[in-house]
Amino acid sequence: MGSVDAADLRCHRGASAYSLLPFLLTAPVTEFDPPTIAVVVVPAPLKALDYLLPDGQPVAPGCRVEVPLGPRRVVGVVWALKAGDTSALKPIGRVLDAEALLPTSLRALLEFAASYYVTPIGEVLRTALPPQARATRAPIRVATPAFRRRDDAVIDPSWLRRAPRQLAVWLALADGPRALESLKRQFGDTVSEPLRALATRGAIEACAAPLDAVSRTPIALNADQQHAVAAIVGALGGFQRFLLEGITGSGKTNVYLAAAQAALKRGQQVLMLVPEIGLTPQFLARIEAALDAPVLKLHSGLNDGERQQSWLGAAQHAAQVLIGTRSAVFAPLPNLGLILIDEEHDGSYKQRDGFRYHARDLAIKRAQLANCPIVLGSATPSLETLRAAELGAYQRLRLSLRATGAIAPEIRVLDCRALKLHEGLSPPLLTAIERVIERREHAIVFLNRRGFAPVVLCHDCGERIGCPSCDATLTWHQADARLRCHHCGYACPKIDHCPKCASLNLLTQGEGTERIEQALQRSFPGVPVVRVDRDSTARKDGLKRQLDTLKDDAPGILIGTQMLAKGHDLHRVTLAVILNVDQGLFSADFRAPERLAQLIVQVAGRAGRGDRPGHVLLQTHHPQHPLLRTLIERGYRAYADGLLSERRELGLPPYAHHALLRAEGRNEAQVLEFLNQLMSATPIAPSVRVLGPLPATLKRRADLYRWQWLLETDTRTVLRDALDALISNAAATPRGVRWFVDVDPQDLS
DNA sequence: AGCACGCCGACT
DNA sequence: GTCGGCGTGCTC
Repeated sequence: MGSVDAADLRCHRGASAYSLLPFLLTAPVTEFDPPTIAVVVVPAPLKALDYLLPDGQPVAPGCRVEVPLGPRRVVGVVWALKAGDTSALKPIGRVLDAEALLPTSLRALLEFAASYYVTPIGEVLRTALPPQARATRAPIRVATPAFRRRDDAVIDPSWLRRAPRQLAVWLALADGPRALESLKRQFGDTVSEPLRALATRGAIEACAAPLDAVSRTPIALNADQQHAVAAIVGALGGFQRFLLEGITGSGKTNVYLAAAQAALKRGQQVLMLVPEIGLTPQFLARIEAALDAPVLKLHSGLNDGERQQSWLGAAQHAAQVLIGTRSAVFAPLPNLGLILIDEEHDGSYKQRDGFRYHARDLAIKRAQLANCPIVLGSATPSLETLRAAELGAYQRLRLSLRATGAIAPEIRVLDCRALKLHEGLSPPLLTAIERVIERREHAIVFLNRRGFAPVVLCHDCGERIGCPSCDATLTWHQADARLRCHHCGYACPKIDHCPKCASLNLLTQGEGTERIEQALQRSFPGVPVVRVDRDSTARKDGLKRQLDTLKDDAPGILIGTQMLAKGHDLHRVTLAVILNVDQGLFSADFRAPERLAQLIVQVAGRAGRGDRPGHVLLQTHHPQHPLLRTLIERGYRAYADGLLSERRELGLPPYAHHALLRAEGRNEAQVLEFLNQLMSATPIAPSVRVLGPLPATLKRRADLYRWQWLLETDTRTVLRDALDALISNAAATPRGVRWFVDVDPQDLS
């Protein structure tokens, strides 16, 4: 390989020299020379770097090493070994791992991600490695998977008699080794203290997790579920994609569990991805109870130590389950045998800043690289997935509701045209809630707008009070008497006169969750009203405490944003109301109708579980809207088919592929000049449709002007080529301008 | 990402 | 006269 061009190395913030000579995806031709060079990836926005391999010291690819990088020493991962000119190379330093920490299939995935999302491989590695694995100092402490009695243990009964917890643990180990996770489930997290004491006295020792800890308790399955499980289990050991369709209550989780058991019994690892908000304690408890196997967790709520423990636990070859959110797709699972993705349509799988990857899409690639099946579960599959299924990429598995005996809730539109609205609530809506209260049941009201009112308006001059840093109005929050911008951090105390005409005649306009909460409290005095949104649940455990105020045998009302649609078991809810349906029907975002239907179906799943039938009411000014009619009369599948043919006609995803070239900066002219100059200076194939410059939905946000070009193609390779060309052309970014590429953007905002 | 090198304001 | 602001450049 020749010398590296300096321009090749230069990296501007968001994107650029994304590397990379693919090492793993396209295996290099046979090398006859012994390797002298280690190709190392460091967790910084850089391409792979070459280091001198000290002879006589073999290093396996996938191991971490300490390497000099400029003036400092950092931890990197050996990606590959090769032969070549070693002059001007610095030598690698300490080797930190005896065995590969990142399995080959994971390194191949990271390489794929770097190329697909035109991101430097080092930045991809940075998101994949937990902070402690990147530290030079802290030695990696291997998680202790299990404990057993020592054969040579000498027990003094009088000692154990005075230590009841140690005695209990000692007795629990009578039948052989027990996984730490299993002991924690039995004795609580503090079991580590008696364990440490027993180990110090030489009574017990750490050992590998026993495979026979896997539960043999069969999971009860109905006919649909059995069929689905049989198909998935039959595919273990090879790459195959499944789409598991079934609404809430149809028993998707049991299918996941039974399939996971089968993979565990083969001695393999299972990766389960869940949306950010879906990883509730109830859900975890259910999984752990059903699978008596180590269940590792990886999500944003963990501290560094816990994260490290799960991550390292996953790196071990023991059969186990890892449940995590988006970034868990990068967990090291050397023995991966099955991937499960719950609620695959959920938007939280797409990272929205920095390295903008889609965990679902990468999980599919990972399954292919690990040669294992992947199951995408959803009641409302994304149009991308439905289109791929149409093309035969997926084996479809359907769960019908009937089989579980639950009753499908009825969805109805509530025509609020010409009706007098009380704080956005129509009289028939209040009547419906009143009936629920009379029956001592619960109602749930959705509105995806927090605060009291989204607009404060001057009644005399028409001025709307705006954010000083954004093109947006300030939202009035009554709870803490402040005006807040929902797009930046700005907040200010109550304003009593118009900033433009000094009039004292200010009005709040529109409704947020706080206002609805207040209106419901007034309409139904004595009935508990619980608000669930980002503001009300800011403090820890706030949500749980609030939900506890609703009693099973007493009426109650919940009001909240999308947060309320997922996770928590609201078994007493028999009426669900969606207030801002029209917003989803008439949004400028072409994905809004898809998301609206997903919300409606999800909410329907929350209403009337078990023996009580549920109702869903959609308050709208457009009761005859064809989209609503299709969804209600013919269901999500017909609705999705309609949206798909619309997208096909308009040439929108999934029938085309999108990428955005975005730039932002304080000086709008400079931002535009940069974007337009880059676009005109870059030769782009005529098969790439380019559209721009387009202002972002909020043109100015947090004092930054944001503009973008949209690139649209029919084939991914063409899109990739165009993005590569743009990146290699953008060497000189003017100061004050930041730019980046968003591949498969979820919104054009 | 870090971290050094490099030219312009208020202070031991 | 120095300490230090963060703008620009570089990392095998």
